[in-house]
Amino acid sequence: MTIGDPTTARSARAPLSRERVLDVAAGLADAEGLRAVTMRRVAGELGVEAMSLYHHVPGKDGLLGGLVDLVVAQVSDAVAADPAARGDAGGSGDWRVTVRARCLAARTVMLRHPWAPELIASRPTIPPGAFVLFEEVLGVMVRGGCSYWLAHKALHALGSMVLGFTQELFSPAGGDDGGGPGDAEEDLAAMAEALPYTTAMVASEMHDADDPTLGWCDSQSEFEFTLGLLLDGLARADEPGGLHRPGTAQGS
Amino acid sequence: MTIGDPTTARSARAPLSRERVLDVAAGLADAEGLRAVTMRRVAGELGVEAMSLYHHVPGKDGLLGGLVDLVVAQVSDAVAADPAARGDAGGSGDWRVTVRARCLAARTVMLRHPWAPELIASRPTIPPGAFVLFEEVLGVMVRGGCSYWLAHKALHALGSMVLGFTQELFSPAGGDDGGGPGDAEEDLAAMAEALPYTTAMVASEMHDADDPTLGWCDSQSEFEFTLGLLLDGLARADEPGGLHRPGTAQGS
DNA sequence: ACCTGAACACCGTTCAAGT
DNA sequence: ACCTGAACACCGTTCAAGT
Repeated sequence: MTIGDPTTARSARAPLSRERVLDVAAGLADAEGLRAVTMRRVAGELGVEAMSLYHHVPGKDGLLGGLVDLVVAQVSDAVAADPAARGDAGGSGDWRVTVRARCLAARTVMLRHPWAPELIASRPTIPPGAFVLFEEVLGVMVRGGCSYWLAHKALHALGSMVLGFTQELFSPAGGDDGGGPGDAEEDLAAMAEALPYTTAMVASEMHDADDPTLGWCDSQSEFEFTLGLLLDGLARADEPGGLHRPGTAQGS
Repeated sequence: MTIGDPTTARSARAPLSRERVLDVAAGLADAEGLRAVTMRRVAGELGVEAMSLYHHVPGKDGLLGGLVDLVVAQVSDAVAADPAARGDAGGSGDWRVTVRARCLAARTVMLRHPWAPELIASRPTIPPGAFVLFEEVLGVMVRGGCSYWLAHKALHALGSMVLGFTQELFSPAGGDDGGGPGDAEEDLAAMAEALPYTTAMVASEMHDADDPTLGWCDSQSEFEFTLGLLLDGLARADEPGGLHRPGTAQGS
């Protein structure tokens, strides 16, 4: 109970504002997951009654919307803080290095707030701030020589990657140690029989782990690999020989 | 209130089972979204009291887990019903056509249940049935000549695509007709100024819509395009000249 | 065995009331 | 203006009780 004790709540005595409400809500989600973000709980963290929140946030749904805006703003900040993502690393640069840096910046924010993709998926509309990010990517690509046709495709593909790549496929065990149905060795043998290819793959990947690429790094290298694959594929698709769209050259 | 009236509920008089509970819950989610899936609400649809559900499902969390299993099972069914996805379209086939068919099959299920990606993202663990699907993809790829290294990458990339591609980026308006702040033409002008590239892209894409590719089809063509990009990129990465992994050839 | 009613602890939200 | 207490309608879940 490191976050909910009265001392912490009392130390957070300040004028109370929309920003403070959202910050506390985000911290709560970071620490205990989205389900812990409750009007009464957030208020408790602020040393205040639940109904006080309604003066700074338009209800629970508005609070969740504010959390999404906060995440989008953090992506904007991360992009602004990275020269490569801003695109001023050199005038003659490939659009791919800029877009790549932007995707990596967005991903760091998603890793900081693992609840963000789930929350964004649960919302009915795309947050306004996201359109600004899309606009910037479009600008980088079009000025870099891409067609609108390709840039549109890129937004879909990259957006789905940034939002979908948080989940770990094969996390080490399922927290099943201690209460399992018996021998771990036995379970492994059963899995080897039921899922032979999966077992072989896990063994193969573990064997190759000479350098210390654990947890975050593993998923990170998958992400960067796929990102590179997509960017190169996109660049190739927009070339004369590529699978260009049926229409004319540029747009409008 | 087409789904909740007593007649419908009464017509659903049958022995009540785990399967019936999950089917009704899925139908409720299809019709009114995940938030409508409530123990009391599901019970009401079945013409029964909320507490009766506990005899067939281990609580709300178990019900949600059952919904995930149901979606996974539907993907398995869709795969089994498609000869191309089963891989028996011909012995000499490219692994890409099989994997592609499997991804398309999975996507049709996601389109049928738009709440599925959000639900899956909200769960702490990967459903057991999903590992069987992964295993099958692994088998197709490895028998097709891919390394485990590449197949692992493919699972990440394709999984994130299937789960992340449901959201529409630029849905026609935001349901803002009628109560907006004024002229639609004025709004468009404001957007053209704030988001020039986005405006140009939308105009360009609308201009090219000669053939009747609306709604579902648009998003579908983006999905298929990205899918093709990924599959071709993956195939290229595993070739001798590609960006192969640092280790040795195969695995283990 | 399967289903139920009452009850408990929680949730978002309204509203009249305080300061 | 900002915050509060009581209240309302909902939620998941427990438990003793019905059949």
